[in-house]
Amino acid sequence: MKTAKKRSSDKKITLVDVADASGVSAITVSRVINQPEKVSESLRIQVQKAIDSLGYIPNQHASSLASSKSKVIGVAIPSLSNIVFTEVLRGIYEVMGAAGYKVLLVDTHYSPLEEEKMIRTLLSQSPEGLIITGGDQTKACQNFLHKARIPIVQIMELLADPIDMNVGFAHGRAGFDVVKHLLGQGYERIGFIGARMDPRVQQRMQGYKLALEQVGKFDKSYIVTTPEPSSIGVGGELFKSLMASTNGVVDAVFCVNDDLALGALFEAQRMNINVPQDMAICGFNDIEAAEYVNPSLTSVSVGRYEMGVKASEMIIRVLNDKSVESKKVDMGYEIKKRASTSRLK
Amino acid sequence: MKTAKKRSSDKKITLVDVADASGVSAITVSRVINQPEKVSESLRIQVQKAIDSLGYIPNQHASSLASSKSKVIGVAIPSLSNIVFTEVLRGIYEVMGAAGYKVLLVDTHYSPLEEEKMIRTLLSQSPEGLIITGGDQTKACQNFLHKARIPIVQIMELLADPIDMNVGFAHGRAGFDVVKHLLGQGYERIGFIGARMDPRVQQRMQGYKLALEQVGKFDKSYIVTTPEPSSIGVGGELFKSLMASTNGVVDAVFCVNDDLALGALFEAQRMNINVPQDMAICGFNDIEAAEYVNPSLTSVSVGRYEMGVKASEMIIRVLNDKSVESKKVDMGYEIKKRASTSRLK
DNA sequence: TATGTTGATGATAGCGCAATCATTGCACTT
DNA sequence: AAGTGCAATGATTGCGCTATCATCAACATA
Repeated sequence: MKTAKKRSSDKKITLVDVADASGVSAITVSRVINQPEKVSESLRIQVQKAIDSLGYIPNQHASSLASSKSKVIGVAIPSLSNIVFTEVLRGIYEVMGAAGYKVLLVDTHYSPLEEEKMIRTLLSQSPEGLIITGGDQTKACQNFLHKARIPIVQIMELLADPIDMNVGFAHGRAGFDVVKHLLGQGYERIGFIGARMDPRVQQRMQGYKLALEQVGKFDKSYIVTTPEPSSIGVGGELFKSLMASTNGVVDAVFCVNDDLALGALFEAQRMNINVPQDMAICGFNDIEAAEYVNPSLTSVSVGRYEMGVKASEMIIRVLNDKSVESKKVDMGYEIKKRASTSRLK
Repeated sequence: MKTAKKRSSDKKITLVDVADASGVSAITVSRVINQPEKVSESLRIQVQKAIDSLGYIPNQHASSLASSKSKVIGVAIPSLSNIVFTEVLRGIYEVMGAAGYKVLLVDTHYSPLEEEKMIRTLLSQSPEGLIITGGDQTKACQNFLHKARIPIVQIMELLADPIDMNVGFAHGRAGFDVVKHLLGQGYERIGFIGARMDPRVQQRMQGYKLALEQVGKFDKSYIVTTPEPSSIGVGGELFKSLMASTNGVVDAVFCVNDDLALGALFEAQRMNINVPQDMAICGFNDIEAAEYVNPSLTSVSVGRYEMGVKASEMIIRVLNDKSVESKKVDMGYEIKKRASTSRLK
């Protein structure tokens, strides 16, 4: 049983329909869309008119299959709700969007196994490039990433042995420097508050530990962590439990991110602990609130947006057969010294 | 010039390769992947072994082209950096991921024209469903959305005439209720601080205006807005300029979101204005900081995550030929009354 | 005139997969 | 014994597009 073709507005419009409507061959329509400079102006206008009036939208799957170019970049991040990653994402979308790439984004929930599954999904879309987080991939995952033969950037941390390219900064060193700063301000018993405890948080903690060990002031009972995700609420809880378990001797806290730090700060205020006189609080990431809260919060500023931009640009350069200066880029960081850790002066 | 096929590890593995390797036909391999229950166990295992050892990853484009099923859901949001949308996204990813759908996300930068372009991009991926923000689409865009013949949910606000389905809440009414609450607490001269001024913010402002007009207390000089994006910093600035332009007579401020409200609150503290005694501050969205900041911040709580979940579930129901109870869902909201607006007590 | 050279257009084939229909073998019924 | 039904597997075809090569006109060069 055939239905009339005319006016059947529910039929999907294809290249051939446009070609028929404008009296040219299909390939010419394809050219009008993909390489308009190869078609004479008169024809181009004529075809474009047909495209518009039919409301033709190309089928990207057919195009990708035929050309093996997907114009898709796969991105895997561990968490959507973490502001750190959404800012990196902004950078990625900015650059990739401008370069005509779509971004296929997956959330790995901080699990290498989930990540493997998700990266499989990404690869099944034949992406032209990949941006993934960290270096904690499963063996199997590394395997098919190596096989993929597309540019890959691992972001967030500096890796000893990246799969392909790498953009990040040294979390361990940052943790180390934070402690140095606190010691320099005259704080003596420096606690540590951490949540989620992903690899990058662990590195910060190692830096913290190292710095304190060097001056003989490391005390593991000053460390309070939880595998739960970070939040302001959790920060408050951890701060309370640090105070309780140490009988309040701690006079500074390095919080592994700003949510925790804000939670600790607000909780300290409620406990009538004077920040920074009796307690220093330092965060990490330098979110906007750090600058404006009272007292303003010392934090480690890292170029999240810039990291997304950099990673994207590297991929695009490779895709355009341009060389990248270096396969490994250290974005650095900066400790923003603010009121919450300045007892001097 | 032909290269040997053997061991050429750079050749992409296809269904046929797997079929050859496991001694079955291509279609059987396809079944092992897509409808394993239709293949006998022995064959299934045999084929799976070949899949694993070859590291076969299906080509989604070919699959989509042949089956006209993409397993892709398109999502368009106005901003990646706004926590409001990332929480909605979380809900979407949660549900869509579990149901085996990929999410293709685009950022429209609050521009209907950009949105039109982006939705075009989405449609070229033949998504099976679409989640888009608000009702401000261009005529052309509405046109091809109607033509698309896939389930579409417009989220965030309640629309008079949705394209297909709609999940949101009444921003105007929420603004109205906020003012009622402030009046009930004895505040008299209520200011308004807004940024970005997208359609939903405008609706909140209309509610604010209506409530004040009803009691004869509307004064348009109490309104300070900017087209800039919201941020804590901008909130502080707007608060300062409201105070300056009204000579400090305002005794309450309705901030159109929590970033602005926090900025206003921190700025008030710096100006030594006592919140809530001399100044009430109310935000919108109820982000986590609202509950923990000192004084805690009154805000309008809306189920962002739930909205993402709901929209996703509706699409999935339609895709599974189940009916949805209603094409239009009001998620409601709740004013969280906290210290920043409670002078009484 | 013969010989390129260039630019614009078209015909054909095939990308990798799944829909569709066909085939086979086997258990069960009458 | 013949027929019926069903589960498991395969052969063929085409999804919508682009790569590739072919064609043809227009013009330049010697």
